[in-house]
Amino acid sequence: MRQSGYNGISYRHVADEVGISKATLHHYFPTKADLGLAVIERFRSEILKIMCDLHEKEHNPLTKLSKYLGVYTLSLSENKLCLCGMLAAEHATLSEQMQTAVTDFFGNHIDWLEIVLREGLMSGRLQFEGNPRRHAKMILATMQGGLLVAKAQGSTENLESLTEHLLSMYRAPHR
Amino acid sequence: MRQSGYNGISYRHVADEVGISKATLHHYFPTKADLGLAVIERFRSEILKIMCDLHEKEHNPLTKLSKYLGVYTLSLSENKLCLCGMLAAEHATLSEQMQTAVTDFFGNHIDWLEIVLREGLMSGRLQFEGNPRRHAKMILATMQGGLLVAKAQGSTENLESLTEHLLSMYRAPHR
DNA sequence: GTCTATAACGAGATAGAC
DNA sequence: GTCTATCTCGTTATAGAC
Repeated sequence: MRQSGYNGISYRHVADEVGISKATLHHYFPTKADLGLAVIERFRSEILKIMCDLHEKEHNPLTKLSKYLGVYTLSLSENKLCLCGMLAAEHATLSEQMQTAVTDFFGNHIDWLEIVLREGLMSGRLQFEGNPRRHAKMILATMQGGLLVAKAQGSTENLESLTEHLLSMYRAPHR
Repeated sequence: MRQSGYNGISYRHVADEVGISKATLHHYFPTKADLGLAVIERFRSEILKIMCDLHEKEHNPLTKLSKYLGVYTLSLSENKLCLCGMLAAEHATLSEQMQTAVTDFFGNHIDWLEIVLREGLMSGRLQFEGNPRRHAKMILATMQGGLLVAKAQGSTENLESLTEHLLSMYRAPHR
């Protein structure tokens, strides 16, 4: 799904990949929407895990932000996109539950980024003007779009450059 | 295609929508990749027309940028996404020709934005630091991602807010 | 639980009449 | 050029044996 999208994969694809029969796959996920939803939720929890870990293990908001942005480049280097960015493009063809899960996923990112931006502002590690939540939304949008455009351009470098550019906009000058 | 994506539409969908038979559609576009390519090229030329018109009719780079950004919100308000943003998500499933067309489409945007940013810098209407092409890439990424996230969030307002935020970052203070 | 077999349907694509 | 009819294949999904 992170290579071909929801409408680009089938029970046959997945069954062959996993090494089971289509029927067995249906046993666990009766409909394709069930399968799709499960994949989203697993992906979402993986990303949530990363974001929680960053909160626990990193105390420098700039480092947190940098590592968050790094996940996108890592993803592209493995020839995978952000599942939810792709599903947003296929939005009209998704079940209601899948649509809701995608919405929630983006909400999680915006919430997390807003916290990091606020921390950065208070600790003086990050520097920017205006509403932190607005900036959080912009960072998310930029990375989601950047990932897709970089994929189309066949260039990981483009995404690294974008990441660095974004980071430089928020990095506070050394005290 | 701008609602459901390339893998979300079929000859049946299109034929019914247009009011012709599937066979007639195949007469003009033998394979689905032919159809897809034609749709991209038409979309690309429509957008190129808009960008050329802006160069001819608007002399204020800030206005050019603002009107360019406005196209995204207009698109979303009609429940349509950017065809090429969607196709980037389906990249792995596209024919080589379609992939190239998508790449070119993004190239056109980056080229156009770079010119506008350079004009803005020289005329003093726009203000920013660093490489104009880098900023062009970031603006494209932000709007492409912003469009998809706004679609998933079901919020045109989010995109308008993002547009205004972006514009405020580049608008030079009044002289 | 996992499989083979198959149903029911829609997909992309073609043949050939008009 | 446009159509009806058809082909072949892949799809989602189910039935039922083991």
